[in-house]
Amino acid sequence: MSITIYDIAKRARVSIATVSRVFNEHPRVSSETRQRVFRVADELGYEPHASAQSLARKNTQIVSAVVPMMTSFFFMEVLRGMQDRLDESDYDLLVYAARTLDRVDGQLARALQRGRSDGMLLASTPITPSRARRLANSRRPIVLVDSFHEDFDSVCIDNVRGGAEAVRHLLERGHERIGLILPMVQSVPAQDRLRGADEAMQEAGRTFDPRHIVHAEWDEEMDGYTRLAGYRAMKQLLDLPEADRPTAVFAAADVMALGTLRAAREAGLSIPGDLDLVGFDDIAPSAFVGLTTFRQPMVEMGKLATELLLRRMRDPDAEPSHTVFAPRLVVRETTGADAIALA
Amino acid sequence: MSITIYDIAKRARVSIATVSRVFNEHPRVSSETRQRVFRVADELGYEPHASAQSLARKNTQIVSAVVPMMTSFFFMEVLRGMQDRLDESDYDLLVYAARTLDRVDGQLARALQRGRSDGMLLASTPITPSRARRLANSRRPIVLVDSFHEDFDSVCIDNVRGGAEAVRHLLERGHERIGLILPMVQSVPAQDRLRGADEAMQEAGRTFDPRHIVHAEWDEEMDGYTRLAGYRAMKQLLDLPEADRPTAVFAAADVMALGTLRAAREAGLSIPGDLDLVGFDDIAPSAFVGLTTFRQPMVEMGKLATELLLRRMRDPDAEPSHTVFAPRLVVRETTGADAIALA
DNA sequence: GGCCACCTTGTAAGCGCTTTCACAAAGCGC
DNA sequence: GCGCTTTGTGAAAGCGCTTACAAGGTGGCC
Repeated sequence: MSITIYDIAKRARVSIATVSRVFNEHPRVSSETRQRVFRVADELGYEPHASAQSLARKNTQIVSAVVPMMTSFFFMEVLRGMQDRLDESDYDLLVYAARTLDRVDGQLARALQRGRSDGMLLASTPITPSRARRLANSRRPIVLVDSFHEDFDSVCIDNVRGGAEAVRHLLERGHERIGLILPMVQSVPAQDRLRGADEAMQEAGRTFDPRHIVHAEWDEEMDGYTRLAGYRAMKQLLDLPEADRPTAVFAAADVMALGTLRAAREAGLSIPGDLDLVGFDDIAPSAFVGLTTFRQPMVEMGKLATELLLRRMRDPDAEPSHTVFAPRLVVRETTGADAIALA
Repeated sequence: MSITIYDIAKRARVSIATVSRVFNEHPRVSSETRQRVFRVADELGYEPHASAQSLARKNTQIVSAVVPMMTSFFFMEVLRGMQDRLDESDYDLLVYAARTLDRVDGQLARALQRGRSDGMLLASTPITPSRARRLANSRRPIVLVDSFHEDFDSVCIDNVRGGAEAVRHLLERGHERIGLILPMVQSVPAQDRLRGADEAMQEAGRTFDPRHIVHAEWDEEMDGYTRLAGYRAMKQLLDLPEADRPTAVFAAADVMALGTLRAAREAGLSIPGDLDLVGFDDIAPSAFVGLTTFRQPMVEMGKLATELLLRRMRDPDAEPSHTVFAPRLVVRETTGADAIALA
């Protein structure tokens, strides 16, 4: 069949141990033998067998990433960051992209299977106590991205602050009636953004009109981070009597904001003007449509998470670290910025 | 350490062979033993060790996907299709996303390492003779997506036809001076789209003004499928004397078209009207900005490719199959369609 | 009762590699 | 020349599982 360490041992007149040492850059091999082994290996086209190495070494050189695929723009960027960092290491990436919410736990289980990977990156997944237990029991290095649990390393963004700043930005632009468009109530980041928004309103001595806060409907599969949900939510706001309608909307995610934008345009509103709109995330299309938003440094987050994971794999007993990035306001056309050249 | 087959064998008072049989659903195990083994395994929280299984079975239950990450919207959709199909199988997905062109071969090598995966999906990568040789030598099941080679299964789109139809669409709208914006000349799909475009022009008894054909510059890292490249190309067209300028542009990829759109808007052109624009791919943001384009069924392609791969892994000696999808014209605002409600 | 078939289980030999241990040879200081 | 460490190598025991092959037990049938 295919060439093994035995074949090259025989041909190079050494033991398999020596061949192994050569390939593992063991220092105590004379340079003549090293050369000979390499030469023979080249001739025969030898390549180590990954599973065999994994079994013997008790590690796989694989990292797995579990990501709910629903938020795919976000995911894409985070993944890019992970790849960037991994490219500089000797690890490969096993991707478990859950298409729907109810599949996340299944994917988690697969990703955690013994002998599959050496560590796990887990994105945008709320850590319930039962999940936390399972993760901890797996005794595997784990880093969370876009979610938090005190027992695990995590990399997130300050959603409360982002929500607050979004509202402040709209208040500064003179709006009194501000609408809030949110994914399903269960979403933790969205809860935080809502909390921040509330705080900012209170600071300004105001409160939200309850009719102005619209959540996407609950659905077992999706988390409400969709264009359609944003569209529907805006429709709902548009159904209010004109005098009661918000003059500005903070959509707690860009995907939703894109739908919101569409609904508003269809209704003949001009943006900005009739309606100001702020999103959150700064996914790729947001720049195209000129959406004001809060940037999450997604690539950065993926990169850092991976860095932390690699670190934790080296030192499993370190204290969990928690990094919180600050969202950065990017003002674009939907809150009155001039169109900006494509740099 | 962690529970092995030996532990549960001892506790269930059977041999390890029997335990293995139980977990592999071997028919000849009495149901009492089966139950007992399962019970013990549950109690102890046993889980088979993936690397050990791989080594013993000589297969990994892993499929790898090599994708140049440059075209990330495209990739994202294709990946989604792959995941969809894989979700219904027992395979996991190892993703090798090459950030730059010059890394593709490195990723390829990693993906092909012995004992890493059982088969490979290779996307958007031109198969040079030397690559073809390496792929063939690896004797591994391989399916190509968005590229072609007679020796391997492949799933593509009819780029020639797409290019032709794009130009026909613009000709039908009465345009005489049509511009062509393309990624770097080396891109095979783009060459085909160009060829199709040429044919359509000739059919209509016309030819392209050479000044109207703009390629992105060659770059070792990127393939020119970028917004910036589309932006620059449009700028270049805008530099022509007004009477010579194209009144319509076919950008051979949506990412580029998005940049083109931006450049045109900045120049104060109204679209449609002053300029009609057609893209290619139908990536997610295209719908948001109302770009007329040709849809590649990306999810479908990923799904089918995976299906073919699974099939080939079962039957390695089947004749290579080649599927060509037809691109579908999606008329949107940039060639005069009314804004369409978000369905 | 003897023979055969079938069912269930165990024994043991891998899968291809890493790594410990042991040992011979070589180098060092005195 | 002696004991010492250092260097280079091989033998062999795993890593955790799968899977021939063999064997014991059961029942059916003549």
